[in-house]
Amino acid sequence: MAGTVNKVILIGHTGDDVKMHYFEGGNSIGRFPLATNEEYTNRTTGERVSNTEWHNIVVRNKAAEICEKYLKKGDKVYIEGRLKTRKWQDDKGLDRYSTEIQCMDFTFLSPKGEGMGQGNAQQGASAQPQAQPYNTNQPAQPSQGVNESDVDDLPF
Amino acid sequence: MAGTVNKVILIGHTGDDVKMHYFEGGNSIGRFPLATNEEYTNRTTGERVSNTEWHNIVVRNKAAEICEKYLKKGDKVYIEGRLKTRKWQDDKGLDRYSTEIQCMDFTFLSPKGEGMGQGNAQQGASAQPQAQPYNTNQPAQPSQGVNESDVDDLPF
Amino acid sequence: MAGTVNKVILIGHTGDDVKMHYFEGGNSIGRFPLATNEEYTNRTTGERVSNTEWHNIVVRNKAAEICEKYLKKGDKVYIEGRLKTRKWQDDKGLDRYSTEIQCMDFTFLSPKGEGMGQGNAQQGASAQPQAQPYNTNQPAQPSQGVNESDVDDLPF
Amino acid sequence: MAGTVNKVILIGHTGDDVKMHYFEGGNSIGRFPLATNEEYTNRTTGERVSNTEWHNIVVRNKAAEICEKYLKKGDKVYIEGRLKTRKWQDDKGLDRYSTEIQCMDFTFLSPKGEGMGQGNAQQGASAQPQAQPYNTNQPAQPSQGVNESDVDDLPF
DNA sequence: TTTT
DNA sequence: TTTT
Repeated sequence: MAGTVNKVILIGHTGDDVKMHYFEGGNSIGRFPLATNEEYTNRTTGERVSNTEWHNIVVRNKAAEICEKYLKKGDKVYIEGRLKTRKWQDDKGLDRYSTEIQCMDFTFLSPKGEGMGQGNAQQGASAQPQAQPYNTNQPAQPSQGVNESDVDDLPF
Repeated sequence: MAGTVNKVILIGHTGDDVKMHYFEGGNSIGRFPLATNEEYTNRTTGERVSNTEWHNIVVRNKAAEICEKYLKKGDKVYIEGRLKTRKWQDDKGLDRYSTEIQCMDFTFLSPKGEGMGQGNAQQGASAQPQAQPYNTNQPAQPSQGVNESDVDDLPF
Repeated sequence: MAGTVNKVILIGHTGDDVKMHYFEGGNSIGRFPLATNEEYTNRTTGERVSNTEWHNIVVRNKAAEICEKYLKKGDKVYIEGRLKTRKWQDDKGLDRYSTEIQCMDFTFLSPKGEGMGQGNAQQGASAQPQAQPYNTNQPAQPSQGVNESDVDDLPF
Repeated sequence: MAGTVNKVILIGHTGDDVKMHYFEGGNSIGRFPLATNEEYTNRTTGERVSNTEWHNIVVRNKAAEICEKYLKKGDKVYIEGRLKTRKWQDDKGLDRYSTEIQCMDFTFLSPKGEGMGQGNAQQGASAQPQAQPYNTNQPAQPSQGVNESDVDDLPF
């Protein structure tokens, strides 16, 4: 019954556009890589160290569509989600693991018209895409038929 | 560069005791698995789904020693840290990836004397181990010579 | 507008039982104080300092009822919510402000049967109250008629 | 001894420049208001509701100086900190309370040269102020003599 | 008003 | 491999 918490909070830059996958039944997911950077001084050697960490972000359904529409490679975004490690088999039949962040909430942080791709006609002032918060726990349309197993059985 | 955030917040149960690794120069790390649980009702099938997610927690130096001493298999603990995916080679020379949570902060949540292992003599009243918060960003002993590369070049 | 984040994460002990308030239309809120503790050594004087911080937690509707039923004075609980400062007038007509945490998520952390009050008959095994996570963003019953203004116009 | 967590995570826009206060002994704090916005649809009335929440941010010492230097009114910033409610007496001798966020970490989110004030010569490429993360738990200069009571006895 |  |  839980009593546990699994929460990830990231602010980073997208490394690519959102790749969509559509399932039968109307569900969809979007995937994109997110980079966070870390800088510190190695206390032993005194040298400045710079690391980039890449995160696999997974978004679903309506949230995925919003991300695909407004989030472009290089954009800064706030992501809140859950850690999930998927097990899959490589072409040699060996077990492989991939850790993803299942996005539950996001907020675009890139200013409109800068770093948001060029010529995106949908970015009307009324839509304010650069500042769109999204919470995937919002009451969804029950008719949409969200099926968790769609995501868990991904062949990629 | 930065301007980014990489934060993980977990509350879960340890799946094993802390395994310590000591490096030349006095540094050390501790590792342990942490389980978080998720329960929800599949909206399509209506069935109750229960998932366990396992997280690889890595703690360093003094924090690692405190965890090894007081954290026992099955204990509940709050972990705050950063996501880091390590690349390593398996015995066939293939690239493999493992995502870890580098623990920056923790707080024991298991009540004293229950679920904290049996007969742990070190749990004196003055230590109050079950409620010990820890922040790895606290000013550490500069003489300790923390070496980041110790952790990054792990052969396991 | 948004593009903003307002998030509070607390683990603490309740200082009192949950006080419920019921509104016309079926909505309700529950309130309780939550204590977090801080200990540190004053770097100037070298003395050990211990502070208790009290937080005003506000929960709504079904979540409030669950808290009232299972959360007892002294229990440990994880709270996730939003900061909200309410303005009100004291008996002299002066503006006063009160900052609250509007709870969006919670998880009970006190073990069953310990620190959960005595003789609470409702704590059946099937309910597993001590480990009940709750997310107020879950699709609520639309018939419930949640009215935000109920909470904003509180006379207390 | 704690076993508690008191954490606030905010992304918002500053409502004013940073106001500095210097103490004897070399300590200092900076204060500034931060706005977060919330939009939702009232489920009862169906109307769109927009709320702005103001937070009192308090930063210390070196972090305060960095904020004063690079954070301008209107800038977007990520703040991580702790909730603290201060008690003070108004001019009639009545107890008043003010809740503040004691900033432990921050990251500037406004792009360089936009929304960061005009003519800030210090914003050299090497400083990269728009993306400067800061953690107040970093080992501070012990000679700095941080005195917690400075902040707790504020006359404002 | 909590907890250790 | 945890917990409820």
